Amino acid sequence: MRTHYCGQVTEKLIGREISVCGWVNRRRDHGGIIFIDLRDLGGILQVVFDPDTPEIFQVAEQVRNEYVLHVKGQVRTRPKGTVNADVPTGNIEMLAKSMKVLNESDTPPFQLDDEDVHEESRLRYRYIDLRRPFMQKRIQTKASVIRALRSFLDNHGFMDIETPMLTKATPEGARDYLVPSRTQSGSFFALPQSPQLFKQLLMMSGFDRYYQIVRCFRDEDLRADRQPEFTQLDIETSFMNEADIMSEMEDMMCNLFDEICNVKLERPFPRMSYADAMYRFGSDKPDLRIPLELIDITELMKNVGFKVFSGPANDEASRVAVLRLPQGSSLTRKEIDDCTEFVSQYGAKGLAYIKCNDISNISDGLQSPILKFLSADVIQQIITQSNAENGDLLFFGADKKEIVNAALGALRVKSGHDLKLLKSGWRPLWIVEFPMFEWDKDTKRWSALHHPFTAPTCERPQDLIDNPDTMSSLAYDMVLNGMEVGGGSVRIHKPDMQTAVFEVLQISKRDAQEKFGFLLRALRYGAPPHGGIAFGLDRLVMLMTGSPSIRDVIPFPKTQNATCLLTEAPTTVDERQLKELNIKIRSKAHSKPRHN
RNA sequence: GGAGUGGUAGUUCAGUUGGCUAGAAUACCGGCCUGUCACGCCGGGGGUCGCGGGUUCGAGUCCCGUCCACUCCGCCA
Repeated sequence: MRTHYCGQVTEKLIGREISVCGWVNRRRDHGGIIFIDLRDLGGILQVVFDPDTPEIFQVAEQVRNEYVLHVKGQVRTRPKGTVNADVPTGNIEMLAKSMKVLNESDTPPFQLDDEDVHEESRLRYRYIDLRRPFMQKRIQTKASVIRALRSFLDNHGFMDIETPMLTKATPEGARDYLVPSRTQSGSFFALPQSPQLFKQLLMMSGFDRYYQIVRCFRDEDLRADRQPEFTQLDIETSFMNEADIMSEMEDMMCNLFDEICNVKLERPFPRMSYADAMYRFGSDKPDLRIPLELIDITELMKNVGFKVFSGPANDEASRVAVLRLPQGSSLTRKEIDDCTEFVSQYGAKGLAYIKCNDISNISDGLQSPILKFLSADVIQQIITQSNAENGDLLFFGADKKEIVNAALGALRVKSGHDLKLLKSGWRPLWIVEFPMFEWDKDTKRWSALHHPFTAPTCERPQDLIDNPDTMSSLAYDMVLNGMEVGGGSVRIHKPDMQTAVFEVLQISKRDAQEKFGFLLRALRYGAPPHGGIAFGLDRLVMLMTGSPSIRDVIPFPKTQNATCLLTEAPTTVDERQLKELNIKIRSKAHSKPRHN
């Protein structure tokens, strides 16, 4: 006899005396019998109380929603003739012999089987939200994912090594979460944005295969897939080139998906250059499940009289592209207007379109406000190049490349979903050949596309300094179903190259020494060639569980304002604490946080 | 910093061009019922319509401000 049961409720239990702890799902009293569904781990067990046993019955009668119970009794099948054949559930039940109410409960703030509860209630009462089976499952899956990843990496010679949480503020990258130092008055630690430099130092220390499942912090604005603190699977290796690393990581991902989702990912994952991805999909994280591509018609538009197209077509920094929506001509005027508004948030000034009713008849078979600006020959070319068929809709983007890519790239994803064109399944790929730098218009400087420790494809530091605009890096991103799940690179392992990168980034020698002196020094002591990658674990689990938001795979997440509704953090602190830290707060900022 | 959506019983929502004594479902409380499984039937309690101002004879509804949540842009090396 088991004294305590917390496993799956199955037929194997029939005839056994068991003891169960759990929450009551709902009271169902019916005359002298009281029915209770115990939401036990792994299943629902219906408990029946025998009215002939008055003392249990009395306790059972007091039971209300969400009481915590401890019940002992015998598992049995329901007596014959009482099971409604139309109802598939509940063919196992437990006859309670004794019952103890472990704790009473207030009426819960929302019903646990309600699917559409406002996020606000869910976050404020997170401990109750987490009781719900679908949330239990997501958290459980996360644990399984971590277990599988650890097991793979342990078996492949990787070592789990910790790195500090209190570390040095970095001048570039995301905003830091700062922690004041008490002993060094006026100085601050930063919480790590990633253990990047420490894992590189570990390579120099001779731990040639490192991993860590580690919390990272970035004080930037939130999104559905972005939290200020998140968990990263951080990996670094020595003596492996980018192909080796990508191959090993593919191996790990295949293993993971096989184990957790019972899915065999196709290997090798396709590789696509950054330039290619932007050109064909307008995005560096294309969702390959969507069978739509941007068609570039920049060349075709160079000599047309229509300035809206010919202008960008003759500008190096611009492009003209078409997005073809199969059977999209059924879109109403309003739906097209909605699309125009949609792309406007990416900076597109308009969204030209052609409805292809009958492509064999250029003069009458097409419908568009821009036809009058284009010659029949050009229109025919557009139809041909975009492979348009009758019933299709063509959307046009003509602007700076960033705008066309962002607008049509996003429209591609939106339309793919709206028109239900998504193919099911998992479509991983690698994006490679990233540019080393991008030009920051605001600061009028080069900035690192990946990070300043990424190795360029050139050998000589001078080549980097001479060609920052065309230099590409040894960086790679793993993209899965339109989401960047991981990114990494081969790192710089020579001090002169690292110094050259700082030079391009216009980080002065003094600043470089002050901020990264420890790295530059370490690189002088025989740093091995090394490289690695980091995966956003929460995002990965979000994908694997089909969760609509990263919050759903983080037990206690922050709101969009980066606060915690449950604990009401952050809060002000005692004057005494501030004094110890030698910190003065301006009175305006010191006001209490507001709550409704 | 910017754009959008939402905020009305515990919860999810409805509430017309301003006429409301603010409804429904569910939850909750009481009663009835010995096989329910979204049990059923009868009855009951429950609202500062996010908050503050304004317009109006009259505001859940219109206007201004503000707070909160969510989505997106910027940002996230």
